[in-house]
Amino acid sequence: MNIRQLLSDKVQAAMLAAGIPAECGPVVAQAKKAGFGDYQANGAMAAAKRMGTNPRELASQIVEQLDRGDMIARAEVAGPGFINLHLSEKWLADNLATAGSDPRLNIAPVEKPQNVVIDYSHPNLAKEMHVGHLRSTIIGDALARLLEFQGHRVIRQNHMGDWGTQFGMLLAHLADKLENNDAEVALADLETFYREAKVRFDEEEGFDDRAREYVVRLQGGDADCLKLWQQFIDISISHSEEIYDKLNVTLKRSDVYGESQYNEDLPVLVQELLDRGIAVKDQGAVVVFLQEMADKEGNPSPMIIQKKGGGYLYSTTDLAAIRYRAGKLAADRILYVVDARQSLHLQQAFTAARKAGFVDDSVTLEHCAFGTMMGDDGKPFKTRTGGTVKLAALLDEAVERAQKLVADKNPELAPQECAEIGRAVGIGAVKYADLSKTRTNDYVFNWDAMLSFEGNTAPYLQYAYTRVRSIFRRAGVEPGSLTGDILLETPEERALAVKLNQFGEILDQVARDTFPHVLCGYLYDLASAYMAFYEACPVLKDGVPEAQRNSRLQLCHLVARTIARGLDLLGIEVLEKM
RNA sequence: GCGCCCGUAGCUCAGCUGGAUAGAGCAUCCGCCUUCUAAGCGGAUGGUCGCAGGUUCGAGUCCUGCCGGGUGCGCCA
Repeated sequence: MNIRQLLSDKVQAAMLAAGIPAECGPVVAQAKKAGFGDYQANGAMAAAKRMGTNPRELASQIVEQLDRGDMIARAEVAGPGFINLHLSEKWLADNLATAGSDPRLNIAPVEKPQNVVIDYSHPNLAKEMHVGHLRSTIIGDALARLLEFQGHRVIRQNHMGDWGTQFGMLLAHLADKLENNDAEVALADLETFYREAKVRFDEEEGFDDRAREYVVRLQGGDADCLKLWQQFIDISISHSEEIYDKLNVTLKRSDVYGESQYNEDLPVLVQELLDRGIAVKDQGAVVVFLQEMADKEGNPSPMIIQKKGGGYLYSTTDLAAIRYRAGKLAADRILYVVDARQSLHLQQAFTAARKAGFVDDSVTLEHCAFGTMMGDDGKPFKTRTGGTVKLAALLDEAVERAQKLVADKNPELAPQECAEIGRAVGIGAVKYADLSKTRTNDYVFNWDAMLSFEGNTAPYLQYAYTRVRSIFRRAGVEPGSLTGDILLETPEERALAVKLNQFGEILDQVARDTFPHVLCGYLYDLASAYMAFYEACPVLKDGVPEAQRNSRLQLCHLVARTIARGLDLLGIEVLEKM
């Protein structure tokens, strides 16, 4: 259910009935302030301006024409021409009852499911996953979960960096290790393996030639060489999978479709673009000149798709990938969860792909850009010694810190419980800290803030959930067995009911705009509304009438389910106890 | 030089298609636990929304110019 959409439709209809042109939108939004109702329609003022009439009078006419149904209890004109809309308590309660008996919480799957390709995570298999892969991985995964829940056919594409010249030195090094039978051991630490290979490449006599030889053999399709490469890739993917498991990320081996998958298509693609005159030879290289992205002087934006030596670039691979996704995968929508710094490259790839006719106009290409993770000093997040922070180490530290906090706060917990809670809280904190910030901005990584258990954090939401669960444990009531009317008598109950009913419109908004922080903000508001309710509305205490107790238990259960669902869509776990 | 992003409370951040008195959290101060987990709740303090113009009934939001920070720009990915 999408309240804002329902109200927009109603107000729009009323505006038409009042003789207002269809181009004038209803401009319905959640009310900015308590006392202005639940929602407000601001469209009357712009419409009056356009029609040259009095905005307050026009607003009154809209209100007169408004079909309130059983949804809107009151609609009143305020200020210069605002229409404040108050939802009916009966309607709110009825919808909560529906949500209560619906596994999907009264959120219907979309009517027209799309094929949505999401390109995210894409680590480089030559190296271990580091913090630079974190944002893409968890933002992309949240979007994948959400769109899937909405009923879209989500196709995850892990565009791993599994190709390129650096694999020459890695394979040469690996071949030597295999000879000594210690390949497994060496590959256990990819970072060290890479460093060793690099050192040999830079310093060891003749090694660089062997590395180059391996590149040629690899690209030439030499069977032995490919076998070696495959072995390296397999182990490397396994390392990534370990991280995905720790992170509670849904990416699987079957989602891996790395750069190497496009190898055979690259010469074909370049030749085709040359034949069609979309690409031209320039200074020995093959270039697509994009007049569509020309600068002020009219100079087209150049995109090199083949080096003068004949080698291909990531721009070539990206074009091949777009064609594959729009064509073979039949995508309606393609999301690229990629660092904001690659904005220009992606715009070029998108523009060139459209120019080449690789994607139909009906297909959207969206760069879900994200900023850089910063340290407390405001500079890119690094280790104390200035090195790259490995993801595995970062996650271990998160769990360690969380476990310590959990043990301090709740000493009665058994060590095993404490460990499990710490794991879920630590990982959740890291993910939520990232997801709750506007993804296009840089954000400051701060252990204390994300683990502080106060404010808009994962632990706060997880705690709200455990508070609900605790009530049910204490009551000894099976949540599914609850019956009876939902009563919205106090301001806290009513506010909570409105929030609960807004889950659907938030999901629609996030699915459309691909900004997960909006969902985080909603969950925080919901949890806050629950905390206020919890303080003001006793559930199990003496003197609470049976009907009220039943009603409140149902509200509690809906809160728990909504928080759990919301956090699940973000890839964050909930706990029975904290 | 050109392009893109950012600049909101001491700090970290919200502010959706322009709308009513710009909101949270942290920090600081004041209250609330023999009663459902106080990892909580209520309240107070704190802002010329980088600066200057413009558009209009109305601008944190749109336009122009500046200042400050980040990032990118033909053969790395």
